[in-house]
Parts: sequence; structure tokens; C-alpha cells
Amino acid sequence: MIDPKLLRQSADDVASNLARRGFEFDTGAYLALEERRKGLQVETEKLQSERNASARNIGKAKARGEDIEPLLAAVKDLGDKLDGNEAELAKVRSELRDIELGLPNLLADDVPAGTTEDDNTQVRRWGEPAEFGFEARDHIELGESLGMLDFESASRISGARFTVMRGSLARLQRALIQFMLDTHTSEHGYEETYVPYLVQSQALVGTGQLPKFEEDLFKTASETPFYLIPTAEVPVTNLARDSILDYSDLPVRYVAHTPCFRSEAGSHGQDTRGMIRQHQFEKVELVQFVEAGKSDAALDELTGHAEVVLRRLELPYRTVILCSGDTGFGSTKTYDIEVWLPGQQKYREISSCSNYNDYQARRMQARYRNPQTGKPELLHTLNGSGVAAGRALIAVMENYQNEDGSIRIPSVLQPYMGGQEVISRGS
RNA sequence: GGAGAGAUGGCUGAGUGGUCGAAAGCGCUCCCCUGCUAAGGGAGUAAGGGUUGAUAGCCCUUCGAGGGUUCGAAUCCCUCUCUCUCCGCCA
Repeated sequence: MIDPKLLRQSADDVASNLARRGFEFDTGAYLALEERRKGLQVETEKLQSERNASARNIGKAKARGEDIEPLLAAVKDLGDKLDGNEAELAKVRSELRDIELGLPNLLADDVPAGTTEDDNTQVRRWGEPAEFGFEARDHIELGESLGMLDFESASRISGARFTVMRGSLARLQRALIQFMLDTHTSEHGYEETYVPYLVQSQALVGTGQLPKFEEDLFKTASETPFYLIPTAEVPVTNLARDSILDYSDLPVRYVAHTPCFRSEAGSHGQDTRGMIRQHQFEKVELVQFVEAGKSDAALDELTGHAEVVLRRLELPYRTVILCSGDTGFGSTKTYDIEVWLPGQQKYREISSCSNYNDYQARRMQARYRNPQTGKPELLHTLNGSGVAAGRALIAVMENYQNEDGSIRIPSVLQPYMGGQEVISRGS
């Protein structure tokens, strides 16, 4: 959520920033509603103040043993008037809130202009795509010929966009997850967390998926519905919800491995083959809470933490900064890390690292105490994939393939594979 | 699933219709005293919001959540959620 004070005072500045995303903010309608809110609130609070004063007087008079009937008569109409005002105010406030929750975050100044992902710009590149002396296969072909990737069974069980993995390949994904968690906890200072995979709507409002993107989520049919998390960002970031962190605890760094569930509504026809785009996938997520003013540096640092994983795995990648039109709803600035996939001859997203500034923190009242002023201030929240395990698995398969269809295991993963060096049919 | 108890400020914990946003203790901050790995004295110390040039005043809201009764509710009534204890069941 954008600071409502800023919206009131500088609505046009906000609108022109949001226009960079292609988002249209109707400032006139907002400000008119805001004027009504102001009038109603002042009026309502005045009435509340009157009610409180007279209630106190009645109490005192009663204590003195005086006749309170005249006093009661005097406040007779106050209650009804107040009820009406309060109801109207609540309505206006909720309309304002609906608008505010529907506004994306302000973009950072250095986000490049653009409309689609084609306008994202590369900020660095690492490694060189390997030359194979044969035609590189994609992960589907590799996995199926190894007998370890089974889309047929998956579709029989759950339909499209699911995967069944077997044997060493299933283990390899687990190895990747373990390796990533260990790297982030022991080298990058993250605390490992285990969090719920089912959350209530308020948590998703806090991180920004709701109310706007409900169609992307899976929802249970229970009486109070649960949503399946689309990313660990949701439960992990909500750890700071409604709390005031000690300054000395900052920066807070959490890492979590969770499955992620996405309906992929609206992406019909995209990546229908293979396990690039699934309803369920594994991801290791990095989350940071930092003090205001330190989130820019933290984003660079967090992105670097994700990149370390790919370097250790010796997977060629490039890092791009998302353009204004491609930056996510709540993000002020996002770096995507794209890994080289020989089977597609393309760089594909494997991590997305974003600075949310105080946008999520305001939605969930996540604060820290400023030691200078002693007052609570909104945290800045960041998150990024460190990295998506399913896609990392694809990247390893395709980049480490041999001509005979076997797959070498990256050396950093071998300890997690009981020393195994190659995955071949039957092993 | 059954029975019972509870939910109050950073923490512990009083408070059962009328200056209660809330005693006391702990913690924390500042000051004084003391001059030393201590103790003592004093003051302050919830959050959110509105108004405003203002982090000055003033005002509003909040004692798990949501309703209700009342001139007035932390206190009474209803619903819900959560926590704890015991029993049952269970990975």
C-alpha cells in the first residue's frame, strides 16, 4: 500500500509514477472520496467527543445523587446521529481502502522504461553456454528416456501441469534444495524457517496477492477458506505482521523451502510441455526485513545470494532488471535471474528478487523501533527466489547432459547424493 | 471428538458498568546521588488514526475478533477464533 498521506498530498506525482507501469490512477475520484472522508471523520469524531463528555457528566451527576433525567434527554438524539455518521464513514473508508489496496507500488527511479519483458535490460552475465558436440536435448526428453520423469502418471493423477519424478532425479531435486538451504543459512546469514503452506486471506492481502490476484491462487472449499501459498514469501513475510521488531535484530534474514501452488490462469498455451510451468513446484525463498533506507543495498545483496547458488552449480546465467511495465504489482524494483537452458537455447527465469520498500509492511503493520526517535517505523521487506528448485533441476539436467542421455551431477551436489557422480538409466 | 480454564500494554499481572488507555512489578530511557564489575532516589515509557506548517497542542479508536445492551463497557449478553489442562484419537 502506498502511504495514504502521500496519496492525498501528491496524488499527481503518484499517478505519473504509476503511469510508468501503464497503470491509470484516477486521482480525481480518489481525492473526491478523500474529501468526503475528511469531512465525515471530523464530524464523527466531534460527535464521539460530545458523547464521551456527556457520558462523563452523567456519571458524575449520578455519583452526586442528582437527577440525571434532564441530562439523558439532552443526549437522546446524539446516539442515532452518531450511528449514522459512523456507518457512512466506515463505508467511505472501505471504499478508499479498496482503491488503496488496488494500487501497485511506486517504482524506483532507476527502473528502466518499457512495457513488456522484451524491454528488460541485462545488468550482468556469468558463465558461457557450453558447446555440446551433439544436439542438446531438453529436460523432457532426458528425463523420460532415463525413466525418471513421468508426465503420464502425473496427468493420470492430477491432470496437466504436474510432474512425477523417480529415483535419482527425485533425489537430485532434494539435493538441490538441501544445498541451497545450507548455503544460505551457513554462508549468507539466513535463518531457516518452516511455515504453513495453507494461509488465510489476510496473509495474502498483507503481501499483495489479494485482493487483486485471487484467480492465480488455489483456494480450499472449507468454511473459512484457506489458500495454498503461491510462494513462501507469503507466510514468511507475514512473520513480521502486526509486530514491532527490535532494531538490534535487523536485518532479519529468513530462508524457507516450500512447495508453491499456482493456478496459472491466463497462461494457457505457455510452456505446456515439461516442468517449466507447473501448478506445484519447489522453491527456496529468501526474505529480508531491513530498516527504511537500507533496502536498496539489501536488494543487491539478496540478488547476489541467489546468484551464488548458480555459480556454485556452474550454471550460466544473466541478471536483468525488469522494466517499468514488467515489474510486479507490489515491487518497487525487481531483478530476475535467468539461467541458460540448452534444450531451449534460451535464458529462462529461475529467480526473481524484489524490493517492496514499505508497501507490504504498511499492509501488514510490520514495524521496527527507530532507536533515534523511539517510535515504530515501517520495515522494508524484500524477497527473492534462492532459487526455484524445479527450474534449477531442469537447468542441471540440460547443462550437464552427456551424449548418451546420462546426466553428470554437479560436484557441489554430490555429497547430497551419497557420492553419486552420474545419473544414468537405472541409477 | 468430550470436559474445564483462559485471552489486558515489551513481559508478568490487577481490574467485573462511570475521569480505566488501564494498578503494581519487571524491562527500557533520561536525570540525580554514589565513584566503581553493586545499590539507592526522581521522572518518563502502548499502538493506530484525525486535525495542523508541526515528531506542539487538541481529539478519536483500540483491553483476542465481530455483533448487541447502555447516556456510558476491559467489565453485562451473543457468536466466532485462538491458547492451556485433562480424557479420547492420531502421523
